[in-house]
Amino acid sequence: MKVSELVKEMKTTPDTVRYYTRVGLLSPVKSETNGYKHYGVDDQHRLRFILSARKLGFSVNDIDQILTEAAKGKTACPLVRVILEKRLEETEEVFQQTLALRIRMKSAIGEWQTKPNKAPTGHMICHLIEGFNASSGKE
Amino acid sequence: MKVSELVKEMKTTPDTVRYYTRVGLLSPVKSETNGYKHYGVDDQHRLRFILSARKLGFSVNDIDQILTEAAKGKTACPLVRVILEKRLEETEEVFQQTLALRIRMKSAIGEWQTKPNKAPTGHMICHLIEGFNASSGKE
DNA sequence: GCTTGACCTGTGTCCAAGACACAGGTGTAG
DNA sequence: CTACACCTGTGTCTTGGACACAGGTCAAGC
Repeated sequence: MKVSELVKEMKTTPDTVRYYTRVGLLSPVKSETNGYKHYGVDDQHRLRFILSARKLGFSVNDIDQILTEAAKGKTACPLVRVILEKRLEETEEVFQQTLALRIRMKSAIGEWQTKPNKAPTGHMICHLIEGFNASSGKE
Repeated sequence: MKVSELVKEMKTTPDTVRYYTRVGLLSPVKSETNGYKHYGVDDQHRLRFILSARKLGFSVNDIDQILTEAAKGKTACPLVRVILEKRLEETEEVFQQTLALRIRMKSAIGEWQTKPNKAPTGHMICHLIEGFNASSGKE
């Protein structure tokens, strides 16, 4: 299979496949005549797995470890459980950060509606940003 | 001021300051004797502004534009309002994505608690990941 | 057979926002 | 004077692809 054929039914892009190939998760053979990379059924299978794992929040590096473990014939399951737990923690952190940022942004936009535009002064670049108090709107 | 002195009261790191310097937001002068970068009061002021803007979700590039506008003596306020509106949209998107991911992860962890570890087979690398149905737990 | 044009390919580079490694400089306590 | 802790600039690395580019492929038309 050529990269575009491999990509066809899976919901992903050629660039993504090429990236996975570059980091060694997929191992196509190079055509003698073309120079084109030829993917086999195992690659298709691995790709499907990679995409599933990515959707669950595993990093590409995580997936590499998991595949390596599985290639030895061992269960990757314990590793998978541990990693996902860790990734969940990180996602929780990102979630909280994003939540807080979103609140700050909305709060700023609201607060700015009653404020005029001003030219910068010697010690004030933008009074909107510098005058915004992140904790406003709290009480 | 040396970089560590500049950093001291602001809540940031030398690496961050060096980065802002590298991209041209700060303009220290190079000491003849040391080679050390010497930051002035204006740099301190700009840094404070940059950090405030970063905390509100502006990208470093955004801030560059805003500073450029302000350097002409014009109001950067309209620009600031427009940019923040756009960044809020993006943050909203990230927020939704992260929220959904978090749910998927938690759902997977829950679902996996009753499942055993299994060795990989010819067409199953990890039955936990491959067997996880993202829409499970919905009905 | 030949050519045109649409699409496809691999390779190389680029992105954000710093973090990290490293070799060397500085400053001070003894 | 030396030992040692800390500080500095420069250069490279990170994630997960996206994008640019020059060239190759393939079917339609003449």
